[in-house]
Amino acid sequence: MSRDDDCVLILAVVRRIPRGRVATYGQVAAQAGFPKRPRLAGYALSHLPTGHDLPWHRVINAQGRPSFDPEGPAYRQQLQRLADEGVPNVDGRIDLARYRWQPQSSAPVLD
DNA sequence: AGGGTGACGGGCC
DNA sequence: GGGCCCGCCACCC
Repeated sequence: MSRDDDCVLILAVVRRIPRGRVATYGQVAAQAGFPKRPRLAGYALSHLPTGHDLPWHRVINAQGRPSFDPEGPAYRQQLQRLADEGVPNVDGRIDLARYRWQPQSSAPVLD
């Protein structure tokens, strides 16, 4: 019950992040059923097969930044992709309070 | 078997 | 705000 199985669950959550929104690693992991294990989300995303169609760029860290070397290309590419779909950043930081994905199914309101 | 390494995060100072 | 430390745990020597 590890590795591939867990990754599938993580990636399934990433796939649901809508355009124009972002989610943190911790958020994705928790939603996939792995609270307190943000690194699992990081692991899953770091081993994506080439040619995948997952919106990997919509996953950022809890500080609201891409978890890449700010000097490297991946960092800028992620920001670029987000900007292209309407998620702005100020100096590489995204306003999580405003753009965080809030799945409606996380806390069903019943009465 | 043991130590190091992450696309992390929270707590502290 | 920023930096450090530590918990976390799958993986890879």
